[in-house]
Amino acid sequence: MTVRLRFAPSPTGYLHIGGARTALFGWMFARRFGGQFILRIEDTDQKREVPGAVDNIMASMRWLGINWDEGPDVGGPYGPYVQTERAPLYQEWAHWLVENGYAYKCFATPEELEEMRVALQAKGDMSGYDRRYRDYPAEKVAELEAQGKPYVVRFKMPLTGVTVVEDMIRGAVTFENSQLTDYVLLKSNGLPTYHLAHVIDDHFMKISHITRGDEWLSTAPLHFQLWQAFGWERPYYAHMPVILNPSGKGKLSKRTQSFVDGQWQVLVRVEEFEEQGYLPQAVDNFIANVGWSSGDDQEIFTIDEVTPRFDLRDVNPSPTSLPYAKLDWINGQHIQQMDPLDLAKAIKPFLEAAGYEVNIDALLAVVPAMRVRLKRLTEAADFLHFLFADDETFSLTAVDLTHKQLPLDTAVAGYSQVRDFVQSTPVYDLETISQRVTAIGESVTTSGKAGPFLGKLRLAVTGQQVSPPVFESMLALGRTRTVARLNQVLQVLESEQQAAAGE
RNA sequence: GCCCUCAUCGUCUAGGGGACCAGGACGUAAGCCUUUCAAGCUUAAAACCGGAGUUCGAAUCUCCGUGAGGGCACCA
Repeated sequence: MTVRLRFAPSPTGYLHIGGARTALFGWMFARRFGGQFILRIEDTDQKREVPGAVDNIMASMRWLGINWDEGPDVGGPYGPYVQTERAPLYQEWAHWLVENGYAYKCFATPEELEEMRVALQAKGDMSGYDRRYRDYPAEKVAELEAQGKPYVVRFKMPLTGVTVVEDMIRGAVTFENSQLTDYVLLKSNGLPTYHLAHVIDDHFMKISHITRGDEWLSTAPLHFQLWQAFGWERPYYAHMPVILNPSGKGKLSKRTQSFVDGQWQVLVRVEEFEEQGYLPQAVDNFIANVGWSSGDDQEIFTIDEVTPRFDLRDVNPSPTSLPYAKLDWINGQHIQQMDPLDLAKAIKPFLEAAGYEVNIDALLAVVPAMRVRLKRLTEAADFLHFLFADDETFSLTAVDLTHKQLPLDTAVAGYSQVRDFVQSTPVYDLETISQRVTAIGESVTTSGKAGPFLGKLRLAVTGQQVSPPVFESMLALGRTRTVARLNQVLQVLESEQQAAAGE
């Protein structure tokens, strides 16, 4: 069997991280079995449509590396891939259902429906519809139609018995038909509801597998009944478990943008992950590892490496939250594995956004040294602030620049020796810096170890607690600027010395 | 209210009747290493929701509770 799996978002704005996971799992499944992955736009609710949403969703999918074989932009043999462009098809089949006794026209007005809802609710019935037009006499239907009364088409749900929904993740799920209502298939504006549209499209697009959110499981019996009524071969359904808020309260899909939950900044749109400096391969890794695991204990992987092992049947049915606490670590791991040039290219836009003019070559000189400490691309601007900022004054105090193993007097000696060395050395390269500065450091601390001095030197030269390694930083800065910074620091310390002496 | 789903360390997970005094990862703590940050390495604390069954044996199967989540639109 050829796998043809579709992902069908609604153009209501952006790609949600949960939707991205549904898409990614579908994509992995299709690729694993050598099938096709199809993108279809479900825009039958025109009220909720947001301009530009389709492009935005496609951009996020592409960023994540989820490509499609057929879709609204690339076309394909079963198009169009946008539902509103297929309206006549749905109308035709809705009427086929009516003519064959599987559905009926319902003329209830919104006011009538509202009354019904209230009356039924009083009896504890939340279905909202009492089936009053289900067996309406044909003459009367014709009469109302002749008067031009608007109507919807509703499915004639079996009143008794049971519908068994086969789900790839959960297995068989049984529903009592008596619990189900006569859902609307075709709205009075002539457009179909999701229920009708997806069945017709999946059939005519020869879809074999569907990944969709768990919220569809409760209407799945309707969908199964529809397949049966049409007499078409039904695709396999996989209902993805819901993603919860990190606090475990409520589902994440209700959130439309990033928010703070406890100590975590929770990102929800794929574009937010990009803005916050996460790599697409890290985001893929992050979402692929919840609700599914690679089978061994491998935590860091690329999608390509793990796709051959992927199966929708292995997806864990329990709802979960995304482990945001792992995200920075995962991203850092992927950054470490990156080629320096690729990393420099990835960092560049973030530096530019911070207002630094950079060229790739200058970046390449420092990127390898800072790679291991970078968790998010956005941090690069902070790390490299010392290099690119025009403002070279850091507000460091004597306390910042000394250490219990590095008292004031020897600190002054140490910084000035380093300055003199930088100024006068004939060769200014990594090895020379490393040798000389380490030696100075050892001579200047009470323990005879360079460590404490070098830690403070980092601060003196870069103004930062965390930075690329000191020697690399000094090299990247160049002699003139390094000397200038050391002089600055010496000024602070010397005035501290005078103050102490004056007392 | 009704229907449906789910339930292992704080979090993400492995586990499909004996290989489990439950394994991995993040985070946390301690130590090592080091250009005292970061990274890396080592160690530690930390879980089978509760109760009944089935079975020689249950984290694993069944039932009941409890808890959490989803659904009950002319939205998807």
